[in-house]
Amino acid sequence: MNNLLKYIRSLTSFSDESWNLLQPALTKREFKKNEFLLRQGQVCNSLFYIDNGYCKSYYEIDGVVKNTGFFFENEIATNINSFGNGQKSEFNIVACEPLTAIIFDKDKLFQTAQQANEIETLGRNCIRLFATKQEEFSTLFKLYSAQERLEYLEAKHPEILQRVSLSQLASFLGVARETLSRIRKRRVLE
Amino acid sequence: MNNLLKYIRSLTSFSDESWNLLQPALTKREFKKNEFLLRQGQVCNSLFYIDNGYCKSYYEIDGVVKNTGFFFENEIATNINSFGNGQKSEFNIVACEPLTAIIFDKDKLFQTAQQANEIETLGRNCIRLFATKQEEFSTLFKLYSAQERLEYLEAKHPEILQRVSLSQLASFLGVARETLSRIRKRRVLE
DNA sequence: ATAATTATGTGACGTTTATCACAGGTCTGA
DNA sequence: TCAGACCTGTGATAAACGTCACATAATTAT
Repeated sequence: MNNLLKYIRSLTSFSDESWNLLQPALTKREFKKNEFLLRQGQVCNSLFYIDNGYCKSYYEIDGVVKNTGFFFENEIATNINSFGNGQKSEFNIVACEPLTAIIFDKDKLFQTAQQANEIETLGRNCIRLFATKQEEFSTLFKLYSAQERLEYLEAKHPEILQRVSLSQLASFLGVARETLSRIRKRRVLE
Repeated sequence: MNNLLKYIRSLTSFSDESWNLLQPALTKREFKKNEFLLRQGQVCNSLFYIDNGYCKSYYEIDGVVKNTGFFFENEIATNINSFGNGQKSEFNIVACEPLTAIIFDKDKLFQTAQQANEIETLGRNCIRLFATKQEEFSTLFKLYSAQERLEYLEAKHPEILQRVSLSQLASFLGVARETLSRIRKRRVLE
């Protein structure tokens, strides 16, 4: 829980009282590799703070897996649309390694947020970070070619390259794994 | 202001008292076509509620314009990263038509939000909608080809196709305008 | 009204990428 | 330890896309 408290306090001022109030909304949980945090068709009622390990979000369309996001330590994974609107999730979130998460329960979180403005502010800031990340990766596709997208990740998010396999990354970058393999080779030679 | 109040109440319960408290943070402003709401290099201290008209966000890289988003009536345009972190914006927001916006001033908004939890909740919900939209368009690129992205817009966001020219749209869809012209032609013939 | 600007369509051509096929390497669980 | 699963590399080929060039609307400004 200590990592989470640090994370929260990096986002917003947060009294010990707010922290105590928040506790009932929190559950620590371990996930095995390949275990689901969220399945397609389910409603997402949780925010998953990643304490250790990492997970990915992916769509499965006509049997083909398309990765849309990776979430590492000190990030929050969720389906923001499903969480906010109560709609069924169109994608899965699955642990890529043994994973420790602290789960925020939606209903309890909203209850406590009504009592403590600091918690409401925390929620806003978590969503803001999430939006910022989405915007960043959304922009990547509009501005850059596949090779430039790879270079961007190398410069700005090297942790992704270190921990995610080429095949998994290719799907995230929107290219075939063969193409990514060739891009990487080209770049080594240049 | 009436549209804005309706918009707010579609998001969250909002008392007349909160509405009155919010007023000092709001300014109505008209923009001419091609006038900037936000310029690259500026810090974004505003949320722009679009009352009438529409605007777009775009990067200008090596003299080439790359559109990253379109914002229509009853949406909020902003640079969420700049607004949240105080960093300089890397992109512009410009009116594509004569535009009426209601501007939320950041500092005043945060002051009133500390007094009224409903306003804090409103902020969270505005950002949530923003995040949902970003995620939606981010996913488009990972799941679909250029033609499929066009079909998606036709199905889910026809208003964009009706109001945005082909050249402008091509940039947003991440293809050359010639390619989009040919895709459209193919689709008419099929 | 008309000139200038902007938007669209289209052909030609080269580049990039996807797809299929297969080989070899690495990891993992019984 | 050994078989099965997954991962990476690479060649061949076809499809998709970008770029340049130019013609023709359509829109805008004066």
